[in-house]
Amino acid sequence: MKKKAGNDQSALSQSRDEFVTRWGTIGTAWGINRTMAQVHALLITSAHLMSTDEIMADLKISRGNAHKNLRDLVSWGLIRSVVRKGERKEYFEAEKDVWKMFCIIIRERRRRELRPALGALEECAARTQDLKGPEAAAFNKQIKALSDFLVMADGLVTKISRSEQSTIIPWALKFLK
Amino acid sequence: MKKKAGNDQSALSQSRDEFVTRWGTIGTAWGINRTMAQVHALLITSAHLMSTDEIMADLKISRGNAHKNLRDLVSWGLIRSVVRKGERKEYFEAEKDVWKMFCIIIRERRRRELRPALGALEECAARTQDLKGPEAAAFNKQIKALSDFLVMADGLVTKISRSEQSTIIPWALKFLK
DNA sequence: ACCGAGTTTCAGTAAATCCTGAAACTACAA
DNA sequence: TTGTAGTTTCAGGATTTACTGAAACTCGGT
Repeated sequence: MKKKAGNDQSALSQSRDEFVTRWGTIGTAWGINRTMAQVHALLITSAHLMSTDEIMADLKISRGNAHKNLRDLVSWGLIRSVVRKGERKEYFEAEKDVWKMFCIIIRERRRRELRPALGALEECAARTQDLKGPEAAAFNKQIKALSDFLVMADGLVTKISRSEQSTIIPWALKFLK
Repeated sequence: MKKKAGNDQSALSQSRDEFVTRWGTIGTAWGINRTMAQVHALLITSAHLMSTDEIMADLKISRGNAHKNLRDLVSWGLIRSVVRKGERKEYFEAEKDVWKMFCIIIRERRRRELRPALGALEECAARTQDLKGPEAAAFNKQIKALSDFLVMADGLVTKISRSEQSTIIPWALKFLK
């Protein structure tokens, strides 16, 4: 191996490590657990399929931890497990297309965060609909305002997450002038 | 007090309690701590200014806890503290306009979550810009794709959070057909 | 200068969350 | 049926985050 290439190789893996680490920290700020963010970072920047053991070794984490976070990522749809013909071991690969990642994430957050909130609000609005008095009216109005807004947001998220990148991105760029 | 009004009054405060409680739970799912979400829920549905002691009593929480979460909400800009003339006690009121709340939240999340992520990505992209070899190129390309996407999202969030409700909402409704 | 209503801080504790490591399990191959 | 490579589960431990309660502090009024 040439010296230059060797240096670049190590510079690369160093940068990648750095990226994985920082992504873990950022994930934490986003309310995602550190390991899950790191595993994801590792996989979206991996040139090849990775096994559980490889991930454990790279991140220096236990099997249980690796296993759980891989399963969670699969359940989000952000990574897939692949079995190579004639092998028993499972390998993983990430969805690398940024637009698709984005759609998966907003769709999933809608399901896990938006819908329950909407449910609570609508139920609450319904229950206070017919109460008399100015305070009740004000309360009901406030809840309705929240609920209407979330209904709209929910619609937007749904529609956007089903759209093609090619219809949204150019529009967004134009919107930004 | 009339019987009917009394029933409605208690039905209202029951509904409000229910709302506050559920909002706390939902907040948790959104990565916001339970108390902060509850205090916020309490204030956006309050007909009058509320003091720290009143909030402590309503939520059955300690002074320290109430204090901290009120301060945090103030620093987000979601509530304001008010001092009535001739009184020393502090009272609080929430921003109740849903669009304004939304703008505050996305602006603040941009600052706390999007910017740091962007910083990390851009730094990483710069550091791997000039590395040779196909793996380095692929890595750099992936980081750039992420970074470009977040730059765009950042722009959108910024622009939207500075817009008038009257320009965005009608557009959104039209977009939804 | 002191009182007292009110705010702020913080050490200690409680609770939620995350991680480990090892044992149990699965399924295929010899 | 036994061995082996692999996956899954989970009790217990570690770490992080949230909360309490009380002491320290602030500041206007007397």
